[in-house]
Amino acid sequence: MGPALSPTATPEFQVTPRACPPAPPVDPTADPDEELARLAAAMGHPARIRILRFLLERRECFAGAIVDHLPLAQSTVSQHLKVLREAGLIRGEVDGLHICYCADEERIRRVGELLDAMVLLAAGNAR
Amino acid sequence: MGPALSPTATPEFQVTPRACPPAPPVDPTADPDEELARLAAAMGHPARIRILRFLLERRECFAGAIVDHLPLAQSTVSQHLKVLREAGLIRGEVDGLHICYCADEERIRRVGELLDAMVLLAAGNAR
DNA sequence: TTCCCATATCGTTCATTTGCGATCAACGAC
DNA sequence: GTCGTTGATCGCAAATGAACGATATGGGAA
Repeated sequence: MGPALSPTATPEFQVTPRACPPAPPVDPTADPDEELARLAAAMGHPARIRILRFLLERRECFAGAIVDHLPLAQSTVSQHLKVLREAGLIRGEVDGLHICYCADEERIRRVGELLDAMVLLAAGNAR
Repeated sequence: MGPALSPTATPEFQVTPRACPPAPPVDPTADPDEELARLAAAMGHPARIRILRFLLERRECFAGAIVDHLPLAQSTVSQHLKVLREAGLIRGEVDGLHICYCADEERIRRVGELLDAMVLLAAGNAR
């Protein structure tokens, strides 16, 4: 459970001070079953899906807007953001006073790819 | 948490005594966020992904083969099967002495559809 | 400096999940 | 009938997750 998010210390995501897209680290889980399960688990809560959708609609936004958008306490939302962040599904970046989050579309699409790979590979024999 | 699976009582899935494909009930969750979260949660465990992959590879097989294929106790596998069953991702059917399970490819593909809908709908504005 | 604002994190509580062994119910064989 | 086999369910313990309020941190404003 590393040191985690802190604007000036060793943030998990603030790899570059640019806009939101600082290339995801491409988690080296190696096992596609593990990777898919991890991603699915991160998406396995309605609040987190709502956060993802919200972030996909607005291309980006700061955390406060997400909190306002959900019927949950700020600390709870923050934890959901952490789960999504650790799965690489969203990225955040310190933008002055607040933190700008955005969805990592590539990572989200990766879920679909892993799914397709599983289904198609298997259905190859009988479909 | 209803009465659940029992070959002669009120099984959850044995809707027809036919082969594996007895049309899924299409859960009426209505809210796509809830539905996606439910499906994702059901897939959010490596053992369950492995079960899905296993069932997709062999088009069908009875539960014992799944147990043999995983490093888990029979009761544990049975529970994972229950989770997958309740999410509609697999279906089982009593076949003489054992139960024949098979993956519901349509339902699995539904996950990808829900994902795509979320991403594409949102990316519509800026991609 | 002091104060406020925006977020993360801590600590706690409660619910859920995971895993297991043991048991139960149904079936086929005998 | 009794067995053996198959697979679900129960009961439990441990681990994890969800939600919250309270607190900490760090930057901007006054």
